[in-house]
This record gives sequence, structure tokens and C-alpha cells, in this order.
Amino acid sequence: MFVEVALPLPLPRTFTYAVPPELRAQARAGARVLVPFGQRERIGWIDRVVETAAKPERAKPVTAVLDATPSATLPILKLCRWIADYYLAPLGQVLRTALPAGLTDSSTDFVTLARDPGEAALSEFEAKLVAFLREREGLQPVARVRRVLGERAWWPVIRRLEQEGIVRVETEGPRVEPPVRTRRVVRIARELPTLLSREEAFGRAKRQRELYETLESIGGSADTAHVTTGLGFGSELIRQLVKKELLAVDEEIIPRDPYAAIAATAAPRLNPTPAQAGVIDALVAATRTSAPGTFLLRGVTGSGKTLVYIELLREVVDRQGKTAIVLVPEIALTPQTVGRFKAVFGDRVAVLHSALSDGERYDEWRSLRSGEKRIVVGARSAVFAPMERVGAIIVDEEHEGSYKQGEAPRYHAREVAVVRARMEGAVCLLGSATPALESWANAQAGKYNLLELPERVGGQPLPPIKIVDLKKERERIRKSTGPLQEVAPVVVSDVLAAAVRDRIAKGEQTILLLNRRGYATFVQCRECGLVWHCPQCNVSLTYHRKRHRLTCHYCLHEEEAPRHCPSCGEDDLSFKGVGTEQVERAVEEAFPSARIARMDVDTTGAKWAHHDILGRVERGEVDLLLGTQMIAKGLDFPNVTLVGVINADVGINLPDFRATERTFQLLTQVAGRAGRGVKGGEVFIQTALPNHYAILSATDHDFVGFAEKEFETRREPAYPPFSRLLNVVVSGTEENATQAAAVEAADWVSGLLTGRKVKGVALVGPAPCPIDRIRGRWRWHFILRSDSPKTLGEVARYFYEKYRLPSNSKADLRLALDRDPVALL
DNA sequence: AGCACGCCGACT
DNA sequence: GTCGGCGTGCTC
Repeated sequence: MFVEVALPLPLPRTFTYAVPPELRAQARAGARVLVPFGQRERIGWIDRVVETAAKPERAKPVTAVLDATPSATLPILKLCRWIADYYLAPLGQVLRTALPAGLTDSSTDFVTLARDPGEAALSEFEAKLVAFLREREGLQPVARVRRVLGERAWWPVIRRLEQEGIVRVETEGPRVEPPVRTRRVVRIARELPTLLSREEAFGRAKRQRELYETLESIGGSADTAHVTTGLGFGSELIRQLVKKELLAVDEEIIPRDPYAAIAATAAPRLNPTPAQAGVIDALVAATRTSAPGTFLLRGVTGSGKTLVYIELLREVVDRQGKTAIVLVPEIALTPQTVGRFKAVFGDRVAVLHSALSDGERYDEWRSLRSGEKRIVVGARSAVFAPMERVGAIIVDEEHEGSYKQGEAPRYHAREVAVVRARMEGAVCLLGSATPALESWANAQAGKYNLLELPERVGGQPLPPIKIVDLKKERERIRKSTGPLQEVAPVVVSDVLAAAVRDRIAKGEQTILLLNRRGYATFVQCRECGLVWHCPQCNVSLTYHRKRHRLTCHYCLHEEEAPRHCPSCGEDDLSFKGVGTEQVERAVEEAFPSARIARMDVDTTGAKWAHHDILGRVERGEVDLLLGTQMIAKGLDFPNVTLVGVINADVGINLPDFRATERTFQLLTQVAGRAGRGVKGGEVFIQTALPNHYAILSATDHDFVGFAEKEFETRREPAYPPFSRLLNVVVSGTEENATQAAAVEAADWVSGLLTGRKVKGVALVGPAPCPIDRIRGRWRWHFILRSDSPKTLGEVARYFYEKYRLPSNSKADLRLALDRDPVALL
């Protein structure tokens, strides 16, 4: 008996191991195994169990099976195989992504001095190691020894000294069971119903009886810590009663659900509008068929998509006894969002969130695995939730780019959701006010069933949107101040300022959006034109005024902000390109009485900072909330009656085919924050491109019109949804070697396409990536484009398996394959 | 990704 | 001899 084992390493194949007889019962597909690999042991997953191996003599035996029941259930394993195949990633890496980190952490080797060899004959290497270990106490990680003493191969040295008994090697982990927080609970083990039985049991032991009766009065059980420190009973007392079998102490796992506290604010049971009821009926009918399919729900902002989700969950979970997955973009995973589901389904809801610790995530995973919780609300990776009998998978804000993982495996959670739902016979519901154009095209083509909620609930109109032409605004100011005067950038135009002032006076709230962090986007010398750039990345540095520092938003490099130009010595530096920090300063000056909150990556660093800020807004402690795209999604505050976009043009000119689509989506989403309550609302969009179709369509709340115009620009040359793309990125630390490698790789593909007469796959490039250096690595790319996902997949797989970059250890060349890329930067 | 191995040139 | 630097190839 043999097993094919998938290891979490960047190797595009599995390895065959022999299974010793005593492990055969446990060796099943999806179970974790510990196997010898190279010089050490590693954790992998059994991909399949087989009777025979091609080269049985090469197969080493499995050391141990780590799961009593496979940690990857069969449906999850199948899903991971699909991802590995489609997105060109090793199965082991996919499984590591799909399962909680605690299960896959690999082991660490330590070395320590066992016996001092004194002056015994040692090679220079060995002496060096012994000297190193003499200097410090205890176990030293082998990786550290290597780092400190040099890059030489240390394992043979360590192994020889181990045989001599001079050093000892220990391996910590691999962690089989992730840390689980437990508590000890004392409970009554034997009831004493009559007075007589009590006197017999306790006799003269007064304290024992007091403890027993106290426990009775508080419900029969309590935390031991509470009984001893809180109630003042000694631990010896407890032990005596346990010995008499009157009490018992159990270890209980403490669930660490950080959302437990926000839980169930009783939500009013809302009745669906006729439009919602129609959508719900269609979904419910689908769940009762064997192949429910995929639905795209296009509902304008405020149309009550969440109510549709909840009614679908009621049907699937309450009435059909199945389970369900709700995916939400990371930044929309707020207490408000979670609370709406918890209000209805209470503690049957698990939450998976990036702020969870490994242990917390493992707890949630297990509660889903056991069936204790039946609904999961979570970000991207929640699509791998380990439940059985999945009845529905909902992807909210399905157009969000954050559903695509930026590193291998580069999967898109929306696509994985569609595939998983199909595999498990569940309904897949994609919801958005501004669907991704791929999804929209699928709906148009009939691959997805289209459902629409064209109106807001309660007859609220969509807020009117007014355009403020920034060019005209600048001209107007210039005329009034004279032509020679340098004019500060328009941050808040007069019309917008008047509207804000009006809301503050009325006690209503305002949201201001600017999708750009920091104070100024770049710093430039007014004399010689020098612009400060990141030393590691080819991007300009952003100025943060409060900290007086320049930072790179790609690699997090920071430096002291300059006071004069290092090249020409000029003191007059200009800080250009308004960011949220500058807006904050401007509004503080313009509206000194307003209570202002800023929400962006810089103000939400701490674990629950988002929640604190949003809580203040909800309680009405904030008049004006300003921030980046983080404030554009999903927030539902009825007292927000004004939304202002400081500059709609941020991002519209990025060299990426989706830049326009993203701008339209962002404007529509943020506009949707206004007028959700009875007071109505209005929106101002400041722009220097008042005639751009993305801005005009957003102003008219016209998604369909936008999609038609955008489709035109994607047809020729063909970009998604009119073609499928594979982005191949070659990176390295040396510019010339990187370029040469990219050219060589592209030539290889080109040879493959012509040699095999492959039809319908085009090669575009190679060329430098739009951002041609990040974190000190030069970046080149080329694109494979095709109408046929099947042909593209075949070519991509052949390239992935057969092509190897020329080795160049100096340039540290790497290849990344990104199928269906979400951006080409 | 690691890691070992082997070749080469520098240094004792 | 011995060691570090660097390229190559393998891991069941």
C-alpha cells in the first residue's frame, strides 16, 4: 500500500510513500502525514491511496498519520485539486491555504551541547559550532546557527557531532493539535436530594457542605478559578469532594469567538418588499432542485440584499437542515455586518476573520467541522469552511478585487465559490450593486441567473449626485486671487463646504471619501524638480505630516521627511497630491466645531480600531467621517445624509484595464452610503474629468449603461470578459538578468505555441510591469490571452510543469503565474 | 523552498 | 589542505 503525498512546497507534483501495516487503517485521502523529505521531516496531505507504485523501491515509509479523521474532507480535497489544477499551484500549498494554520505549521529543529568535548580533535567547522553552543544556554534553532555561522551545509556536521554524543538535536512540533485554551470546571457529580443523605455525606465537614450548596445555588457548576479565588474555597476542599465522588472536575475548551460579545442585538423582523419576495422565491425554488446553479443578484445600494441573504439562509439552514457560507470582503466584516446574521441565527454563526489568532481560527474551524455551527461569515478563505451538506454559498460584493489572493495559490474566492457550490449541489448567490463585468457577462450569456432589485427599500430614492468641476473651481479661485498667486489645491469646494455646514447644523452626518492615504502623494523640489522615490520600489514616497515621514505604500519603507533638496540644496519643497491626512486638516480648519473621524489604514492599525471608529459613528458621536475606500462599502448609517467625493479621479488613470471599472464601482458604492434613512440624502463628486463615462454613469446610477460603454473598450484588444488572461511575472534582483529571463521564458512559450500549432492563444509582451520594481525586485511580465479557458489552461499547465527559469542565484529569479489576474500592475 | 554536492579560486 | 562562493540538481 502506497500514498501520494502533497507537500506544501513549490513543487508541482506529489511524492509516493509506502504505508507501514500499522498505519494502513488511518491512511486515507485528506489525512495529514509526517514524512521524511530530504534531510528532515515534513507534514503533507494524502492526495490518494494506491495499491502499486511506479518505483516502489524509491518510496520511503510514512512516519506517522497525524489525523484520526482526515483534516481535509473529501469535498474540500476535491475543491483543492481543482484549484491546484486551474490556478497552477501545488496541491500541498492549496491545502495549507485551505486549512487553519495550526494544522500545517512545520517543525523547527534545535541543537544543544550535550557533552563538552574539551580539546578533542575537531574540524574547524565542528569547533566553531561547539564554541557557538558553549556561549549560550539551551536549545538553539538550527536555522539560527546557520545564519550566524554562515551558509555552509551544517547538517552533516551536526549529525556527526550527534553520533559522537557531543550535541543533541531536538525537533519541536510539528504541532498536531493547535493550542486550545481550556478551563477547569467543577460540577456536582452526585445529587443529594434528602437532608439525611447530606448529613451522611458531609458529617461534620462544614466547609465541604458549604461549597457543595454554594455550587448548587449557582447552577451546579462553575469555573474552578472562580470557586477558589472568587468564592474563597480552597482547592484542597474541591479535591476532597472529588475523591468522595460528590463533585467532578472537567476540562472544557474555551471558545475564543471574538465576536461573541457583539452578538445578538434583537433585530426587528423585517417583511420583504414584493421585489425582495420575488427574488427570495426564485432562490428558494432553486435550492429545492438537484442543480440549483449560480445567481447574480444586482441590487442597487440600499435595496435590501442582506435581507435576501438572510431569508435564503433561513430556508437552507432552518428548513432544510443544511449549512451555508457567506463571504464578505475583509473590510466589510464589521460588527454591523456580523451582527445582522447573529441577530437571526445567534450562536450557530461562526466568523472567520484575518484578525483572529491561529488558535481562534482553529476553534471556529472545528466548530464548523463538528456541525456545532452551521453558518460561516468570513473573508476570502471562508470559502474553504469544512462543513458538510452545504446548501448555499453567498458572495456579497462579488465584484471586490480582494477576493483574489495576491500570492500563490492565486485563487479568486468568487470563482471557487461557484465551483464548490456546483460540486456540492448548493446554490451560489453573487450579490452586488455593481457586478464585476465578468459576472455581468455571464448573466447576459445565461450562465448565471440574473435577479434584480432596482429600487431601494421603503421607497427611498437613490440620492441625487452633483458633479463639481475641479478645473472650473480652480479657475474661479485663480480669477479672484489674481493670476500670479499660487493656489492651494481645492480640497473642499464651496458648494460641498456649504452642504457640510448645513448637515452639521442639522445634526446629520457626512461621509467624505478620498481614496489616497497620507498627507501628500509625492514631494518635489521646486527648483530642480526632483521627486522622492522609494529606494526599493519604483514609486514615489507619500508624505505623512504628523509623523513628518515619507513612506512607501508598497514595501513600507520609511524615512525622515526632507527639509531641503539633497541635489540642489533648495529649501522650497512642494507637497503635491492631496491625501486623507490633508483632507482631515482642511476640514478641521473649515469646520472647527465638527467632530471628525478619519478611517484609513493609518488610523486602523490596532486590532479593533475599525470597530471603535464605526461604533462612534453609529452612536452619533461623529459629524464627519472621512477616509479611503474602507468607508465606501456596506456601511449602513441612516443619519448619513451627505456624501462627498474629494477627488473622483484617483486611480482612473492607472495603467490597468480595470481602472475605470474600479472607479465606477467605488463612486457608486460610496454614493450608496447617503440617504439610507427617511431624511434622504445627496452626493457631491469633485472631479477634473466631469465628462468621463465612469463618472457620468455613476452620477446617473446607471450600471447597465456603464457596462455597455466599458464593454466597448474591452473588445479590441480583447480583455476580460472577452478573453481570459494568464499573467506571467518574472522578477529578480538584477535588472538585466530579469529582463533576459522574461524574454527567454516568453520565447519558450512562443516556440511552444508555434511548434504545437496551438490556435487561439496569443502572447503579449514581454514588457516591464507598470510598476517595474517592488521591494528591490525588478519585474517583467508577459500575458497569454485566449477566448478558450480550456486551451489557455492546457498551455499554462504545460508551461508550469515543463519550463524552468535559468538558474541565477545572484539575481534570485522567480516566476509567478497569475490566472485571471485582477490587476496587471 | 531547502539542501547537498561539486567545482573553482583564495588563502594558510 | 581548507573554506567560501556559486551553479546544478534532487527531494518519494
